[in-house]
Amino acid sequence: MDILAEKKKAIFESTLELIKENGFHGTPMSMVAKKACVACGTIYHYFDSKDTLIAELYAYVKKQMADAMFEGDDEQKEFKDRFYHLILSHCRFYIKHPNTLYFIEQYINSPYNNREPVKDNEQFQHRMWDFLKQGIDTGVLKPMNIHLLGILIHSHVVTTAKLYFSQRVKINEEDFPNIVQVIWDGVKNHSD
Amino acid sequence: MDILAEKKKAIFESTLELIKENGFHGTPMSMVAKKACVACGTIYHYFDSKDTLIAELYAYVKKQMADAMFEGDDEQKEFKDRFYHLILSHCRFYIKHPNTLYFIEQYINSPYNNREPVKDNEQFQHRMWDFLKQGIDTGVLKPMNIHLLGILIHSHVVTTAKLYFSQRVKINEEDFPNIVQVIWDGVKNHSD
Amino acid sequence: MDILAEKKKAIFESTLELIKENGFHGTPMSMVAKKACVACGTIYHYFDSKDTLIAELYAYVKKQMADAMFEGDDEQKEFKDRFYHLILSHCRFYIKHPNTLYFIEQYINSPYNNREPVKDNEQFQHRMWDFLKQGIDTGVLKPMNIHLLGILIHSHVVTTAKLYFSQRVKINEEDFPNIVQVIWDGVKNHSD
Amino acid sequence: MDILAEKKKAIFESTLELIKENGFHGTPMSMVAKKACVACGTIYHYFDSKDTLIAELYAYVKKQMADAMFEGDDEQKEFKDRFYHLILSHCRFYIKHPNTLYFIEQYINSPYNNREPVKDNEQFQHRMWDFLKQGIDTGVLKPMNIHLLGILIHSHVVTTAKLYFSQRVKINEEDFPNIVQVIWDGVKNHSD
DNA sequence: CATGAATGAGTCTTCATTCAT
DNA sequence: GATGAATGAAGACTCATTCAT
Repeated sequence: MDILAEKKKAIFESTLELIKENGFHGTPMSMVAKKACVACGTIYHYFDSKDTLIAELYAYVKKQMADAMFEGDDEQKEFKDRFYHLILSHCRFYIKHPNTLYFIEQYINSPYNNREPVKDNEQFQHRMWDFLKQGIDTGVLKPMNIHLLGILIHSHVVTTAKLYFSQRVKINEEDFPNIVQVIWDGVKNHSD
Repeated sequence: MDILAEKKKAIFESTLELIKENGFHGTPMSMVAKKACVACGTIYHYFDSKDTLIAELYAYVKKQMADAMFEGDDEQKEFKDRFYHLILSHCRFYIKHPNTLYFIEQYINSPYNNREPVKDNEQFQHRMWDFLKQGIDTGVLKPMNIHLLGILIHSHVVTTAKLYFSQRVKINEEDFPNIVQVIWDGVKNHSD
Repeated sequence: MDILAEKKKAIFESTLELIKENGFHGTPMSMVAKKACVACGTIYHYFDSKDTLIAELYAYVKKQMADAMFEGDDEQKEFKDRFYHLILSHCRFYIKHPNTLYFIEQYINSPYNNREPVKDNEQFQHRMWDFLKQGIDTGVLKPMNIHLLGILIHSHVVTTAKLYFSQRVKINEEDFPNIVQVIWDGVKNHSD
Repeated sequence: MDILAEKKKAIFESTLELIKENGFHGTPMSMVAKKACVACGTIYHYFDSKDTLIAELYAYVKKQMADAMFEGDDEQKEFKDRFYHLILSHCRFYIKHPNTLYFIEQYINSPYNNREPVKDNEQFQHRMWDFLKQGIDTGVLKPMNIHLLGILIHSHVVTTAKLYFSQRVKINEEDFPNIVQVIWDGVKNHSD
């Protein structure tokens, strides 16, 4: 799980970058091999097929994302602060890893998505759901289906990150809190 | 602009459905031809290439969407009512046209997007921007960049529509107003 | 044989020019049609197929060439003078009609050549052969097979004309007599 | 440079034969692959495209020709003898390799010629030019542009070889010296 | 384990030809 | 006669995958 892992990682990273650049079918295995400095056949020692490679890559980046997101989360803090922290961490992760951002977006919207349901690393999701549930239970968040809530929030984050890289609307990191406020105002419970 | 248009439309609709099903590269021209009941070569009378076909298809559905969204908009009504109407119309359009929904999402997140910049039908966007600007100017909406605002709202709509078709979170049309409320609460001006 | 002929001629000339430019298979019928300002199907009123068109075109230019070559030939003159005149006329014809030159060369060296043996306008050849035979009989030319002689001479002419248009060896019309002298010295009877 | 070269050679030879038979566009890559006993895609490991294959094939046969032509050339011998030897060697080469003869003729007269100017093996030409220059300098040949001279001579050779294979004029190897005499008499200096 | 040459099914695209108007 | 939209077989080329070394 060392030298092997290194080679696997090289394949992952190469794939990630190439797919961002050229899309799934603009990225032949031979190109991945070249960029990762391995032989074509070597890839097939680690992955059964291109589909598998991509599915595993999805799980790989998903885990990285989860790790980054909850880093620095302090359960002692107030809910709103934790919310802002989590959202901003998430945004910043995407901004630091645009390859991941674009790969995930392509993946989710492609037929790959429902093909080989590599068990999604649910841990990330569960932790998020727990957090949201707590917000609802304590009356801070609107009482809603937490899955729905989670997805709406995530979509907000992704949109923000994509905007950051877009040409048309120029935003920078200082604008993030304002943008987070939109989703916070959206989900928080106004009944008080 | 009749029989011709019909053939072109048949090609469009076939492509739309097939791409939703199989993605861009899971949809060979021969398959489009078959479904549209034309010969392979016929497609090339109407479109220079597969890329062109897809780019024009994007413009085609974009226009349909714009038309549907603003139908029934009544400028006399209160801003909030108009807002709800527009968002709900938009959601319902996607729900009536899932092929369009998935095609657009795939298109936007694919390298096609920045390839042949078929002049986006900006009219749709401009009308939306005018509407949002009015909301800001009258103090109903948060003072923000209208482009940013527009995209956040649209992303919310798309997420909602996708959720409608997803297996994991089961929502139906009755839930829509609650979901719209999230975005409304998010963008409205709370300073009052 | 008038309006029709005009259309036929337009097709001929268009084909000639396009083939010079792009070669046989770089010249689709649709392109010929466009250049000749007729519909695609119209060509098929005049010619059974592309092969036929090309074969007939070959006969067409061959005849033009024969006409040009013997124009101004004076049977009263000395043999050598007539020889020079014929050869130079031939060279000049090719120089005035480069499309014809390149078309013929392509045709002769292509599989079209032995496909549909449109009866070559032998008249041209016969007249040449008679001329050469007379030269041999009177002892002015080397005693050789006249077909062989004719082809060697023609090849000399074609090479000269092609050289005229080539970039590498720059010759002009003043050089022609010297070049003709080479072939004349080659075929004339030295026994005297 | 062994097994690889063999496969490349097989592709070359197959292409050569098929093109002679069917011409450039009568020879699909699939046919070449079949005859060379390789897969379609294999050809693309060795050549970027059909154009490249043909251009490289041209260089390949050109080199073979040059090698054959100067074999047995003896600089000690008299100029005229060397001239006859070279010309006859050249003729015999074409007669031994009709595929090459017809391929070259087709190539030169096709639009391929000026497409990818694979550096012509100039060595062959230079050696010929040196030889001709020597003939002019020593007063044996007519004082002419050596490029022009070279091309006229080559054209004579090609015409002879083509005649050998033609149906209409039946010549055989015994006739060659007489035919060579025509070009020799044409280019030699008569001033003496 | 690693290599990368070889495979060949499958893709986009072209174009000679037809035929309803 | 003239048109040009429609046809579909065929071609160049790609690329996921295999396997002998």
